[in-house]
Amino acid sequence: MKLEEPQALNAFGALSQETRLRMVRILVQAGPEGMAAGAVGEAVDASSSSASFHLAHLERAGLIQSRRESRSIIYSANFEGLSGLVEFLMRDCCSGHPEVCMPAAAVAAECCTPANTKENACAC
Amino acid sequence: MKLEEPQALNAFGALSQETRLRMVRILVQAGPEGMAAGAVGEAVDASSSSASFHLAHLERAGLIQSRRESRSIIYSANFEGLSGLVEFLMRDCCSGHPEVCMPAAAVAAECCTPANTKENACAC
DNA sequence: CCATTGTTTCAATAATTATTGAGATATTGA
DNA sequence: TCAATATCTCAATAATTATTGAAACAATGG
Repeated sequence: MKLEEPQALNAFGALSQETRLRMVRILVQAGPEGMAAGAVGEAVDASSSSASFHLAHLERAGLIQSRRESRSIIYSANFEGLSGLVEFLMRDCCSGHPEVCMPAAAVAAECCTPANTKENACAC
Repeated sequence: MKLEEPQALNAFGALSQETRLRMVRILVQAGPEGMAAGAVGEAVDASSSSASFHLAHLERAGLIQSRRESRSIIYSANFEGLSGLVEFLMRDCCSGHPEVCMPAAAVAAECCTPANTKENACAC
């Protein structure tokens, strides 16, 4: 997903807060299944109101998404949004400078270890 | 450069403000030579005081660096810091999920076009 | 040493963002 | 329909961050 500048600003703002950064990590680990709002809030030790506020913030920023499932609202990482942010940082912000891109390429290569390929369809 | 979480939070916060994001872009384009504080401020249409505030913020976040050169203070992009942030996003925040890493790998590949290799020693 | 230039620092104010607790809404099972 | 559960919304407050203009600091050339 191609990120425009205002959306990128939102995304950076969303990740600049400890509670929200932890929420993203937890949801990334949870994978596409996601987790109920309450469970995320509990995991980061936030009140229901505070959790709701931060989750809404992350959703507005396009980093997570939600769906209702019976009584619960399930949040999950938006991998398109997250990779869009990485792309923005590399391409738009850093003008594709090799100093930035090459270390990123190295990380991408590590991505394809058995541990990752096992659970995700990695086409590396 | 390996980024720790507090430093990453700072960096995200630094990039979540329009003036500062524009400053980073301008300094990335300027390359290692960098630009005087005044020139950066002018380019983003900020008062000297405001420019100084934002440049200091970016420097604290490890995204730019400064050196004095006669009367001027020259700021330049800190490519290690910037790539550290990309790595943090891919590895620490996104747990190296292929959905995030693979698009990044694609961008990294584009990085090595003649336009970039001409000016930078790109070992792709 | 003085005036000039480029930049930072400081304190006051304004603006934005986060936290809190109370109450509203939606869904389900009895 | 009612009570229970899960979550959200709202308004008040607190905390953080940004803007402004004046003054301080550093380096240079005359």
